Amino acid sequence: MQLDHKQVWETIADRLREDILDGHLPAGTRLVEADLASRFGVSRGPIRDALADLSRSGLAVDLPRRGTSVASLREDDLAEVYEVRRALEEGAVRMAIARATAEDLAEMDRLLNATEAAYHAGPLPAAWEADMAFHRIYCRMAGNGRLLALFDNLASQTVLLMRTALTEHASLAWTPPVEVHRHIADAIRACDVDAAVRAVAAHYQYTEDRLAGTAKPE
Amino acid sequence: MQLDHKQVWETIADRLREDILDGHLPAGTRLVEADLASRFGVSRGPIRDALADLSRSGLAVDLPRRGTSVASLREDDLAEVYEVRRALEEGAVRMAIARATAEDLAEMDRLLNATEAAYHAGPLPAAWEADMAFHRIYCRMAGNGRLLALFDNLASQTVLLMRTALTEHASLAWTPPVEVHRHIADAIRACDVDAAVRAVAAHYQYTEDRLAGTAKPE
DNA sequence: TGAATGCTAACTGTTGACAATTAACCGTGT
DNA sequence: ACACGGTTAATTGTCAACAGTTAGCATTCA
Repeated sequence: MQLDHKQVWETIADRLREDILDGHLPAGTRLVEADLASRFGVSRGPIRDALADLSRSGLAVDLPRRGTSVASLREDDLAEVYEVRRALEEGAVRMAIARATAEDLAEMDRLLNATEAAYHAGPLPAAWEADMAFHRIYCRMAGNGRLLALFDNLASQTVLLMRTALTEHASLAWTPPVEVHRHIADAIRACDVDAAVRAVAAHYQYTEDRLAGTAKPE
Repeated sequence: MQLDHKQVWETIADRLREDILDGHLPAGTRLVEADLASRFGVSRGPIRDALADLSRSGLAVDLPRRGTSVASLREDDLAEVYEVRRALEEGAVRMAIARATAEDLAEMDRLLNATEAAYHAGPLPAAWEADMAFHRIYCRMAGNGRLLALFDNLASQTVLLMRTALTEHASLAWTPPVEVHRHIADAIRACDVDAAVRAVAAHYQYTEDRLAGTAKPE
């Protein structure tokens, strides 16, 4: 059965990814191959491929002989993800400054405004999406495909983590100060590498502090 | 057939990875599922899983309906890998300084000496292995599993790239100056974050220059 | 002679079935 | 009442076969 022209398992993986990030499949949900096979009207083969892809993306965990479930990540996972993202994005802004075009900068400004508007309007999950789009733009501007792919993986994990954490301790329902994003954008626009790196570091320093603050009174 | 206790596809993936990095399977070699299945005495299922893993690691490319082959990466791929490694390792040294134990530092010194000895003795592929082990130690010291996994991927790709590039233009058969590694180790030992970051940056700046220099007269 | 077209072989994508293992449940004994 | 052993159900790992597609080759026509 051809759901599309792309690979069947790819279509299924996209659907599942969407369901996970939407919160439709909560963390810990078991992903039973046979069930998914009948749900999507295909055999278990493509399902296995899709689940393997999700596991590699960090959105699912695959215990041998015990099946795969939606990843249920904890505070230390979130800390790990943020640490890697900080390192990656500090490099990304450096590269972005060297390679950005005028169209890139315009797109960045658009996404910056969209992010601020989304945080102002709520609800949170939608704001996160805009937030990620802003972070993504300068990773794309870096002109490095591998870096962008890694960012996308980490961004997915971030959204999943935030969502599951939000349902457990509502104290994570905070909105970052709008300045941090604007500082990054300003520095990139000014081609000031040091300031851009500092802005990214400050962003993650703030996030880390906030995370440490909410993790304690759990 | 149980080759080991771990998953069958995992064993096969390890074997193939080894063969690729050893140069036993040169870049561009087609990895035909049926052939590998008969070679390893298993069915095509586990082979598919192993090949998917290699593709995910960047050691193979998988064109839909056209099969998978050993990745044949070019200079721009090497540049991409180095850019991401620089970003990752700049973060890694920062984290490593904050978390290193005495045993870690001793191990780092041991690997530093081993690397210098290996470059002094040649041959190159063996030296690369020692080189990677040195870079790996401070990524491990960073205490971030995700970062370490990403480094391992990039390190594999680096070795594959160097090896294939070496067979094509022998001008890549250069050995980095020993100081760059020692500068990194010294800065980490001194808990000097700025110096460590600068040392990593200098290392990759040198590599990049050397790469640009050899790529031109191709 | 050159290009286009139809055939053929090889390979992957997908499927359904079988084997192996895990986890849960029930019963028994102490 | 609790711990332990055996049995069963559920689920994954593996396999062999079928179907569909791609690439290469020969053939044909201009």
